[in-house]
Amino acid sequence: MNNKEKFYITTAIAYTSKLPHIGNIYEIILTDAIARYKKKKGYDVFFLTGTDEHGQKIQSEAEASGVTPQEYVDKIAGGIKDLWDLYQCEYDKFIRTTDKQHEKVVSHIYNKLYEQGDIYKSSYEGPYCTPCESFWTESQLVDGKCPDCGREVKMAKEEAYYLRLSKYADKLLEYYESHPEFITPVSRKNEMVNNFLKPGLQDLCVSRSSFTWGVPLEFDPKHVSYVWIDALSNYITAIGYDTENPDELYNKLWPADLHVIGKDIVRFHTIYWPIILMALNVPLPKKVLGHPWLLFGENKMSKSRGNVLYGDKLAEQFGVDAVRYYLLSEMGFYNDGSITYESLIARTNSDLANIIGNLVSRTSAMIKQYFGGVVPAPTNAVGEADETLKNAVNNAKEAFMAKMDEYLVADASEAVLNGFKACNKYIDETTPWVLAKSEDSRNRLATVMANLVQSIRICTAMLYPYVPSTAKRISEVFAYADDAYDYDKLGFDYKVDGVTVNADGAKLFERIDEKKFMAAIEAEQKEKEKERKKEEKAKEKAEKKAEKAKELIGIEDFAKVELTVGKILTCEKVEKSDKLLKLTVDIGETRQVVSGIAKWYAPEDLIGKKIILVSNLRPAVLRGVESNGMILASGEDDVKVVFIDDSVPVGSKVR
RNA sequence: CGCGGAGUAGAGCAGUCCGGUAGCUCGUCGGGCUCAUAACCCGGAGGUCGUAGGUUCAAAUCCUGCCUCCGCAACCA
Repeated sequence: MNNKEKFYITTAIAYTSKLPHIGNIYEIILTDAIARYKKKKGYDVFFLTGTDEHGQKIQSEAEASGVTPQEYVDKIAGGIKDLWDLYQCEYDKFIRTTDKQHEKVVSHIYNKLYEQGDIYKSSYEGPYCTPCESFWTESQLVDGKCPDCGREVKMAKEEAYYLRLSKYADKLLEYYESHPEFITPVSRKNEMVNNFLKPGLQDLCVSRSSFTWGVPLEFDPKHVSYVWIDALSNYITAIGYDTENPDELYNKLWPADLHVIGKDIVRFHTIYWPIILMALNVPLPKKVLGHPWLLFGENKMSKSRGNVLYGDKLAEQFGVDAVRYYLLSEMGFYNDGSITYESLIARTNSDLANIIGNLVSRTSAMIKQYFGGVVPAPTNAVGEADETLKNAVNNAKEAFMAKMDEYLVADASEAVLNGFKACNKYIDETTPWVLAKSEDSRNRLATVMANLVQSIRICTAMLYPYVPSTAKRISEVFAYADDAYDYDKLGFDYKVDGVTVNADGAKLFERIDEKKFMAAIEAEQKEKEKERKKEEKAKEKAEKKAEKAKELIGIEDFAKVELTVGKILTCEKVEKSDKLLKLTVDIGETRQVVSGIAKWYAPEDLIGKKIILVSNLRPAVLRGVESNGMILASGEDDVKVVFIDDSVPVGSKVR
């Protein structure tokens, strides 16, 4: 029976170190909308999502909260699933990388690649914190120290396995050439080629022995899988791939039709993933869609900025459909989009409440008033406006489909809205309330109502991928049949008459009072701010206490520091840096010093001033410029140099 | 010259690949209507397309220089 064309679509799997914010949810909603569109179009869709649950970070988070890694990821994965469900994402499978089946196949994949010689043993070198037993990358370090415990790190080596990427680089480039649709948008492909393929691929580290929360490698059990082979292969393990004798489901679904991912991991999906598949002799996915990010206002969402929006809270404030609709219609395809309360309210009010909600409400009310609630059949009393309406709806349909087929979900929403607007215009042009006054125009009135119910059905079918539960409520209002939203039934000959409308259920969206809402948010934020400050103060106190207890030093320690008064002779910006100034200071001898204060001081503010210099500091090279000393300054976010009175002679020691 | 992205009405965006009347949403101003959720419909105002050059009959679009903003990278001795 099932000869429908398959469509296999995936999201990136979410990392279970903490709960995702609204930006992460966007990806799932986007994927869900595409999946629903394809289903209505008649595809046999399989939608995969899930969680990435291995890794050192999870191991240490779990230890910190005193639970086993498994308990930890169970909890987070449960929370993620709840969120996806809350946002009505209709996935077919939720894979977790801790699933036994997945782990087994990952292990087989490692074996195969190892046996083929695509994985080889070497060593990994990087900054290492001994007490934490953790490697970090340079960029993770905080002030050059361990981000976890704040202690010194040192360069260390550990044995690790690497995946040979270079071997496949040419083949990959060829694939890009012959499949120009593989990476979308294309600008991302250029990035990949210019940044990674052209300069030459570095082999990828695929194992670690410094932590244990991963899939152990059979051929070397000290090692566990490291990130990408484990995470990426979920797309095939979830549907029954194995290195020998894969499942029927896999044979049917693979290669995937679309991987939906964030632009930050395009590299992994368009370079590493294809290479892993090539090495396994498995066909490559058809398309990778790298979507942009959702910003909050101007900024990237991040906890430290305190501007993170969470999905459950937003759903509570606005409703799931309003948030879904907003994200799907507001986010562009190429550039990062931003979410603000103001624009969310504006869009909900104007599109959902005013244009769509009000249309459903006025139409159902008229049918109740003029036809006792039963949808009339169209009659032969037609008018010019009918054609205009039908054309507009058909145009909307075509535009919608064309955009959706290219996954331009936001652009497609504009077409949908145009359909609904045409309905409102039709009411205005046909003036049903005038027709209702005379028995002579009753046939005309029937046609108008029938056309409206029909057009609303067609437009709602297009709206369905965005807001499935609203579409369902509209189908309850007009008592549409189950197949009313199928995309092969979007013509005006479909039967909608004879049923009884539920005009009382027609209030779909409540308008939101922006002023009231913003006032409430502000009050809430003030409250939060207060709490945060309280916490901070408490923390500071505790820290100070701890410091005092621990860090009292003797006079002999202080004596080690040599402080000398100096006069700044010259000062200029260090090229290609934001923060550095290069100064020469006279402390009896002339010293060149580099200082990270360019943000707060212009060179001319400093020349001729007297300052205190730590003069016996070990020299360092910053941004290629040698620095012999450190200028005393106070403050973290607002730095003030400690200037000293001009009467103090150059070269004086400070104690 | 570290890599990349962006600059188009008051705000948010499309158009740029492939030159040919500058478009959409919100807001704003004026009008219409009363079936409907102070909603709906029509019309107007508002743009040197960051900037300076170049190519062309013709440039938001192609080429070159410059300016500004934003990520990443680097970086507070």
